[in-house]
Amino acid sequence: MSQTTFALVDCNNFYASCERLFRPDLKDKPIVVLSNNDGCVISRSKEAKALGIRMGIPFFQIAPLIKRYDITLFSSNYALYADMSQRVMQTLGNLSPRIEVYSIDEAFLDLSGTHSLFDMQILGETIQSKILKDIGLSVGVGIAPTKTLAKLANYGAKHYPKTGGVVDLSLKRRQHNLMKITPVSEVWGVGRQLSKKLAFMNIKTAWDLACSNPAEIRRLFSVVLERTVRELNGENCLSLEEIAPAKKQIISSRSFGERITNIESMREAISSYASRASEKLRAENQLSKFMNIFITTSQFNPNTPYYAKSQSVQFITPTDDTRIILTAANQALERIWKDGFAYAKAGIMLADFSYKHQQQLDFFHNNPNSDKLMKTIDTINQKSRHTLFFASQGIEQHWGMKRDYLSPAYTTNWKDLMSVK
DNA sequence: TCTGGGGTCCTAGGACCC
DNA sequence: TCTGGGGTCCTAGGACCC
Repeated sequence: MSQTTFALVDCNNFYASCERLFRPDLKDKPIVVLSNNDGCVISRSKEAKALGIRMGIPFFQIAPLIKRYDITLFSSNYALYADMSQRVMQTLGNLSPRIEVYSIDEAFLDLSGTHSLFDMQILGETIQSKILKDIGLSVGVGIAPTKTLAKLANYGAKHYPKTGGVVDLSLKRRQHNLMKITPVSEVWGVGRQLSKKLAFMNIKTAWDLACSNPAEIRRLFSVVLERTVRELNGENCLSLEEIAPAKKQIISSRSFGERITNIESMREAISSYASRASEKLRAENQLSKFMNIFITTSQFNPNTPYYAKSQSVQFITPTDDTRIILTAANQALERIWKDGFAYAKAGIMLADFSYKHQQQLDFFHNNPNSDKLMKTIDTINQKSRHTLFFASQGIEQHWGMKRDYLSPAYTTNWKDLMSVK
């Protein structure tokens, strides 16, 4: 039986790198990409990291640094990142037939079987240079017999510049060496809480964790961490998932650009989120039976009164019809709305899905046959976003997202196409 | 003044059933 | 006076990921 080999390829500073791709003047300059509403930092160029700007830090806390170090800001531009991501994944797909797109900026490749033909290190470098040449983004590549070890290899590739961004952990000896110098908190699946608990047990490095007793770990923690221990020892517990499993829930929620104090604006917001969630649901070819909406004031400001409430709705017949979901959402809103608060965020969750073509109809159900209308709306909006929308979503949307530093949609909008002088 | 959004999985505990 | 045990389902909460 041949040994499995996974590669984890992930883009360096993905959002910041995407922005810089279209702004060559920003080469070697600090760049920061902000979350929705320009709330906090979610991506930093190497230079911004060097200035000590932490991931997730609220924007206002670093505002003084912006001028001092001439940092360029960007509001997040997901249309751009999603498009760049697709290009990266397509290139990777051409290099390896078996690929799992794990997130917007990383993918696992199954290289099993190829390692008798190629030197893994060279294969990794080939992947790296191909992405750089074709798309202009730099990636790190980690290669190893299990996904968890491939993640670890990738961490090594990023953390140690001498590796050139490619680390091959096919050999046990190399796995052990890297694990011995890697803090356990860097292991995939070990977060802050687990690190703290593990530290009490004197498990401080990835190596310590790999050497612990899996049964004991299961008893004290969970089956998830047990798998991690096994994976660190080269035992495959996680397989490549080429086809994304069906979603179990869909959430559409957002903080507001400015606080909402009247129910009319909240109706617009809830309607917009409900509409967006329904769209996502239809794209999944699923029907939903359960809906939950929530509204909340800021959880950070202790000086303003706090109020948070949610309301669930069960649909008698599973649905994907925006009109039905929208109506239910607004009725639910009436029940939880309270005047006199400054709301900061709201959202909707759809769950309890069934496949559309396996629909169980109610005996008394008169099929509204809304398919055609919804399909038409979706088709038009896919070509040009937000062309058709429901009146209850509002037109002005004063509460909408704050995006003061938005870059053009270079690759997805004709009018934002770059021109060469 | 200003703190993202969208997911998954696991576990413990309660309700309920036989 | 004596008050089982095992199974399932659901939910809330916690932990993790990017």
